[in-house]
Amino acid sequence: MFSIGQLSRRTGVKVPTIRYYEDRGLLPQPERSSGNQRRYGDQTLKLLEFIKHTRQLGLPLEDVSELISLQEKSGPALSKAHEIALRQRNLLRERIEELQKLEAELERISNACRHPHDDAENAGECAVMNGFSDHGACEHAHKSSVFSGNLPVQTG
Amino acid sequence: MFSIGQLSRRTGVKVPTIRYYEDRGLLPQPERSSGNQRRYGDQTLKLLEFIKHTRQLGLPLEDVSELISLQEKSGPALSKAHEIALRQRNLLRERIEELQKLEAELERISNACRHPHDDAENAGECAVMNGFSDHGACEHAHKSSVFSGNLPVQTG
DNA sequence: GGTAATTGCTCTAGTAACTAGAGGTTCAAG
DNA sequence: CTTGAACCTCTAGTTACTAGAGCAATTACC
Repeated sequence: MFSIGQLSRRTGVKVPTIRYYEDRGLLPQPERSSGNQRRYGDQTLKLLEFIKHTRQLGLPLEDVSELISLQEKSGPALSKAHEIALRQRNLLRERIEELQKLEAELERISNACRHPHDDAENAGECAVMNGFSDHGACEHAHKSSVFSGNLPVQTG
Repeated sequence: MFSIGQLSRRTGVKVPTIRYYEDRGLLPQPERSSGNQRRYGDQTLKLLEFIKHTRQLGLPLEDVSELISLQEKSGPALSKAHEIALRQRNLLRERIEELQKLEAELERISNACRHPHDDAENAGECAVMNGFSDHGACEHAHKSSVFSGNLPVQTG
């Protein structure tokens, strides 16, 4: 039995985040000390590590939730887990391709500016600004939905 | 002079998003019709396309804002634009590497499950769930901050 | 056993970059 | 002149947290 701070230190998940997961129903309501403080056992530790790992893989909490409820089941239910893994992998694959195109474009943009910036002579024509403006110059590497979607951003 | 709906159709930026950009100060307050409806000219169209492009490159609105205010300037101020481009490129580079590692791990996880799922015999041992659980099996490809950071998620 | 520092509690509000909806007004077509 | 689409403002919701207020409990040390 350990406190929320200890659980946090052992897993690397921040204290408010643990409470947030509890709110969201991903973690069960833990036992409490006589003074109403949360007390955890090894089971919750393992569960939290599972959550952490799946989050690092980019799964949204909704999917994580589903995986948790799938953990007790067996048989056909598990194909759902497989599907989640596959879907996430394909998502990553697409995302990587798009990011690579964007990277190439940014490289082009930042390489375009070669003259010294404090040289007032031709600074007004700095190609970086033009590069940002000029969508036509990129080979339509990106569509409108490049950054949209299901890869959650974990802040902190 | 065209309406917000037309501006939206021409740029592919949604109407509420245009209003949001105006609120945030990225777009200037436009002229209004006699009935208080927004009326835009080609200048705003170009500016909105600029914003759209930089957003697709993953720049946060704060940086976009800065680039806009930089557009009138010249000389040393432009090195800031260059810096923004470079920073974003490096960010993308790191992100791509991390995502590639994650993809490899997800591939390993989803390939681990080879047996038919409706075969109740051994379904209980489906390796997908184990894969999600087992962080140790991945070569520490990802740290805690894999998905954190400055690559904004554009929802929609 | 007393006291101070640390950790914990709940609750609210804030973050990015929008999206969705309520409830009402204006515009363009027929 | 009427209808329906598009527009207006404003508020609240989204995801996955983070930060802070104001207070209670626990732990460390003497």
